[in-house]
Amino acid sequence: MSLSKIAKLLNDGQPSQEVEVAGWVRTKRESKQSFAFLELNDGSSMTGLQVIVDDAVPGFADSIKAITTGASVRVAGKLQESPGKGQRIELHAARLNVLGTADAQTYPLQKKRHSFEFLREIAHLRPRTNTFGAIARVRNALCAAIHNFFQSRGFLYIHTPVITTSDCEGAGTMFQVTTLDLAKLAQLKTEIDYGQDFFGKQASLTVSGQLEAEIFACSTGDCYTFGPTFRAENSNTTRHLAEFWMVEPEMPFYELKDNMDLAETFIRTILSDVLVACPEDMEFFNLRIEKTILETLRNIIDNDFIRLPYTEAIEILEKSGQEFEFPISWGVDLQSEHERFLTEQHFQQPVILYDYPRGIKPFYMRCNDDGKTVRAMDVLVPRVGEIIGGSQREERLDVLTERMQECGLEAEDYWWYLDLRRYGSVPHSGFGLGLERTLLLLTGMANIRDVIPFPRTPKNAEF
RNA sequence: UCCCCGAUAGCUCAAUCGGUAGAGCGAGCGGCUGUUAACCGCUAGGUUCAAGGUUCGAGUCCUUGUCGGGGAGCCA
Repeated sequence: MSLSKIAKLLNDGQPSQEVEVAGWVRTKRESKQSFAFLELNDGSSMTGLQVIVDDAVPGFADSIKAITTGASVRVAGKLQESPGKGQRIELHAARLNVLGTADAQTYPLQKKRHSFEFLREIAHLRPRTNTFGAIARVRNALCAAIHNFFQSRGFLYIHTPVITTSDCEGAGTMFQVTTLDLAKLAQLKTEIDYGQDFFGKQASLTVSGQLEAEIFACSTGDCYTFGPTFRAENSNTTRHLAEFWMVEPEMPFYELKDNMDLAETFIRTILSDVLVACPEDMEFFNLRIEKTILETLRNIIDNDFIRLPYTEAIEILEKSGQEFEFPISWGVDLQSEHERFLTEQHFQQPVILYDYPRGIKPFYMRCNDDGKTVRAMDVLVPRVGEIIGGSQREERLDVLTERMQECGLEAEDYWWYLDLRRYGSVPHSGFGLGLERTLLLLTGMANIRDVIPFPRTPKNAEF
């Protein structure tokens, strides 16, 4: 007999049905009248299956004694309607095998509340909790929704390299990749010769797949990358990771407005898909993590985003009468207090800011005719802040090289990127969505370290 | 990296002016029970983050370090 998933049995299991399940015991409620209740969870759903074991089961006494919170068991038996409250059906065991015990004296996950900080220290066990099981399922559903969104629109999934030798957009400090003997080099105290390194030049982990995605946008058409991204910034916040996952679509013939339209449809679609795919987990987040999360998501899904040029945002902030720690004026980048004011107080919904001053944005963004702004756009959402950053790309060779000089970049380092403008250049656009930030938005979780299975942050790469 | 706060039982926290280290949860044992955050009783459980200093005496005060949390910057 093959194993059934508990999620499926809870959903459509019928009384008298013979089934076999396996999983981990969450709680045992023992009766001295020769039977016990087990709550069994196999990770397929939030709710576990109630298992009734009585002394007709071979080895009953020994098994029940061996079972504690965290033990793994395999149970065969018959489903029955449950006379108790709280569940439709339950499993009456005929056979029970204890696969692995969990010493209650040392097993850290006992049946009590644990802080997220504590659970972070036992990242190898935390997926066995309600919250982290739900996060794993929601994260999976979100990834599926993302692929589905692009696949259903004919976008190609492009695998851009994780190791790169181009300093991309200068978007933050990069992790160096090397096979050079660092201990030896430290002793020699000479200039490092990267010609001797594995790739014959300095290499790093990617900070963005955008430049490579542009290659495919300008050949095979609409495409997206979706993979891990690395930033060696010493960021210690609830919204930054050294290793995070980013979705980066890139579309030829899209101008800024098309880009914003896609970004907005994209966010609303994937949020909506996850609500449909994970109703039980989302209910849990709404109940236990953030009381307004479902309402907030509904509001985002059902209403158009606000679209606001940077210049108008500055005017709103200047007229707001708010006391800001960082004074606002045209030309400075918005601080998070400003973003929060716009999304959480003034508009109380997602805001797409666009047409930013060229001085605060990278070289590849298309210059507007006013000579002052570029066709950049950021999607800001309540509670999380910036969730998407994107732009129309500069497709004019002369303007692009000029901008690179302005930003202090060497044209020869980007020869292949410039070739895209030299041969058959087209207007094109794209954006990057932070997967973990989207999960913060979706789940109401407060710390980004809790929505990725194994967080990488300064001083932390255990597991 | 900067600012603020913290580190005491397995977990979450208390400990008054510097004077014998406490509770809840969890765990163990017993009882009770178609239970479900089970319930009732009892018991065990401590190098107070580390190193140094002040003091008759330090969980408590001082210095340095490590780690954690919140905020800021960098950004997705």
